[in-house]
Amino acid sequence: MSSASPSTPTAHRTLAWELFLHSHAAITRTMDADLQRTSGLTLRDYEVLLYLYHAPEQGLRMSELAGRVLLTPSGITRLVQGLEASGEIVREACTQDLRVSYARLTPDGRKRFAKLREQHLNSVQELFTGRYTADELATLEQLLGKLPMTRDDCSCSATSSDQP
Amino acid sequence: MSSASPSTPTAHRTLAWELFLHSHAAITRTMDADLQRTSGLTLRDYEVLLYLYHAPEQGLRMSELAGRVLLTPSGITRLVQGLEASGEIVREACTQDLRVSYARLTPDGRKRFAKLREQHLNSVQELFTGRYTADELATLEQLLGKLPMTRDDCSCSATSSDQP
DNA sequence: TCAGGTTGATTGCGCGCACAAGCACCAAGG
DNA sequence: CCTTGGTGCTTGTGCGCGCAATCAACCTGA
Repeated sequence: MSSASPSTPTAHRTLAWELFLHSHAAITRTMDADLQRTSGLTLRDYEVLLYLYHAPEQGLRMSELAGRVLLTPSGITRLVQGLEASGEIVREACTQDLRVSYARLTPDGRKRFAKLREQHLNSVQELFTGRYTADELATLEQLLGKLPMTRDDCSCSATSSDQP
Repeated sequence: MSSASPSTPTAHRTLAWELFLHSHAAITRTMDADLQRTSGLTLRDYEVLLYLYHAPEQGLRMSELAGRVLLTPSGITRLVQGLEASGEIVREACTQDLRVSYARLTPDGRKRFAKLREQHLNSVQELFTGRYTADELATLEQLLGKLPMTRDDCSCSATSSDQP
């Protein structure tokens, strides 16, 4: 609404945005299908396991996990239930606060994930990073870093008209 | 598998990839919520309408639409059914080939979409393009252009081991 | 002309996820 | 001690979408 020039240089240049959308769709679908075929897991399952892989001893709490993978609490609950049922992770109530529960990898889950990770990194290499030189990758990191990474980052003025 | 150097320059540099995933999730969720609140439509609904907005007189066939928004035929069918039910578009069988049906905007749908488009372009500007200079945007277009845009683009070697 | 194969589009089904409601638990104040 | 409010997680419900099966229409060759 800050009027000024009605057509700034980038006003209707949506090519990058379209490329962004389409490449994301193509890549994640492929990875998801790949992952599912070789391990029965989804890309989000993978992401959760990845965080647990790098997590401290006791694991990560559900809400922490939900925040990291941008899933709602309910979403994380079902996902973790599935992962627990397949033996990748276990849950344990926090002794300090019985409301919270921690999820962490089982030894077997950790082993399996290590293998899966190798495989998946190859996919990422294949479909994403491998398409760039080191310099290009640095540029891309810098550019993508300007984008919002959480929904809070987005709230600045998406609907600026009714926020006191 | 192809041993050689176990750590190529970009081997485990997944920062860009993670930024890519997270920014996509954050942005599309925000836009989706925004769109839904102001119009009841999803981002994919919007995308379909956008293509129809720029489509020739008779509209676009279902399969064409499906291909453009990276949805399966079944997905496009339900989506179009919804849009038809809400009066944005109409479908019409092709007289040359009765298997195909064309979807096109209704006059009302076109009017409404024009308004919605303005609004949405503001969101894109806000959350994506507006964060870059014209030069940066050009760079980003060039870089994203290297990524696969369809699942076919991905098939080069994702699972090269069991294909005759 | 008509059988067999191909293509465009639509349903049956299952799954993942958001939203809202609900439950268990903690922390303060009376 | 017992409320009262806030927090972490889980369940009920509905929806979007992919997959597989199916149907209708279109070719092609004999």
